[in-house]
Amino acid sequence: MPQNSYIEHPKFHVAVDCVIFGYENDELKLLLYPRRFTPSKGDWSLMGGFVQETETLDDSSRRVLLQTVGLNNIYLEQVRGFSEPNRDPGARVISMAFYALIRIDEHDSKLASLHSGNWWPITKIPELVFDHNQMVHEALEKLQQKASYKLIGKELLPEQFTLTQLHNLYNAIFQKNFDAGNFRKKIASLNVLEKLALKDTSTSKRGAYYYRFKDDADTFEYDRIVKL
Amino acid sequence: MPQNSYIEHPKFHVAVDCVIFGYENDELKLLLYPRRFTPSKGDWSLMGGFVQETETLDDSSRRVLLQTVGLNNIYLEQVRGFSEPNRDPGARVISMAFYALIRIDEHDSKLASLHSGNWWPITKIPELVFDHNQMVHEALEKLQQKASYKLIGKELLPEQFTLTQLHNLYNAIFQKNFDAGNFRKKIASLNVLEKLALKDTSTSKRGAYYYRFKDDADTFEYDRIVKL
DNA sequence: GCAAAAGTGTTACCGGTACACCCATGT
DNA sequence: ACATGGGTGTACCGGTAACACTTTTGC
Repeated sequence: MPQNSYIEHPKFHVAVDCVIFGYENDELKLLLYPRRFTPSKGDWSLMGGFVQETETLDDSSRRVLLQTVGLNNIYLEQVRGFSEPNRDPGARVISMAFYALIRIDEHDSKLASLHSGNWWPITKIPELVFDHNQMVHEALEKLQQKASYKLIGKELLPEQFTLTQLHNLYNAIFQKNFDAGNFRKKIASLNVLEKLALKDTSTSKRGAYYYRFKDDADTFEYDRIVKL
Repeated sequence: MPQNSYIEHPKFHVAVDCVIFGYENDELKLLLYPRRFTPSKGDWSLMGGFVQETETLDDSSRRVLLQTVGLNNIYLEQVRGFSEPNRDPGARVISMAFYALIRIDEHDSKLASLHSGNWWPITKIPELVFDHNQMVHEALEKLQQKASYKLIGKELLPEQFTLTQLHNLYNAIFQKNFDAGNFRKKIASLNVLEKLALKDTSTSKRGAYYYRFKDDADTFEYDRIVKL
């Protein structure tokens, strides 16, 4: 807030950078793009964009996501503001890092490949432009934090999914191997999933029941799902 | 991150606003100031300032704190970026909210009162300017989050303190009443405090042992101190 | 029948909670 | 002696970690 009148203070380019998480083949993945402009043109980077006059930071992030993966109503969370004066050698840009959770199968892959977007397993993220590796690191920490006291998956898994899929998702997020039996008991105790009559027979002969998140799942308060 | 060259994108005033926490008389308090400029001149607000060309957001926050409470090396944490286009009716300002933890007895109270600063109990925060009440709300949530899995107090309590003081601090932060016996056992199990030979006899006849944080206290990984 | 994934049960242990109780000392 | 805050002990309960076990079905 102002120390004195507004006029005499410097102004900055403000940007958003999006750490876009998806889940596919039992792996947590990130959508990355080759940077389209100098400096560092061609190097891998997060998708981002400059904030416009009429936008909030969230708006800006949503616009960027709509333009790059063709989705609306995306789950978004601020990670942190990055503001080293020389973080972007091209110009002084203050950037807010966000993370987004999307369903890979729902995104517009044509749009993504149009910008040469590529999904990278979280375990094999390449060297990124500027401070983007740091952004990814902190985004993952935030995601783990979130997933440890709130059941996530609604935004990453398909509408219907098996408990094994959910279990694998948690394993992927934490790079651990939670005990399958204990995990499913914990989930059951939360009372936020609805068991469906359908079975998924694609991965096992016996078949696994599909579940879905109850409609009021986001209103639930949990204690702790897994230890960090 | 650029979508295309930097030049054609708008620039913004960027500010920081500081939620300054202190602890005094068994109460968690906030340092607030009457706003010095229109709009809303005279109304209570957080202390803040505009980011300068050579500063990071953290730098800026530290400068503001040095100027207002005369302290260096303050514990700081980003809360969130606030960016509603009309949040400040005077001009478009994107602001990063921070929270800071300081020892009330160490701050430069003359400097603070020079700007008419006043310490307000967290339970009695007045109506604040713009979105500052929201900032305070989210800062307190972050502080609670932090305090629930990390032992805080080092930045808020004097160098030496009794377990009762620490207990009261936690009660103040969470507005709860943790069981005294269980609380002190939990603290002991963390193994981050050092018991001193000295006793504080100011509040009880028997006297209470002073403790201090071990030098390597910040390197410890904890599980959970208290439930949220 | 066997392999493989899904799902259930059993048990031992650890940690939190509630609460009773003892301690030290100034008045 | 007693009130007051400081500090310890204990008994119960519930969660959870580890792991054995059963079920179902395709091959």
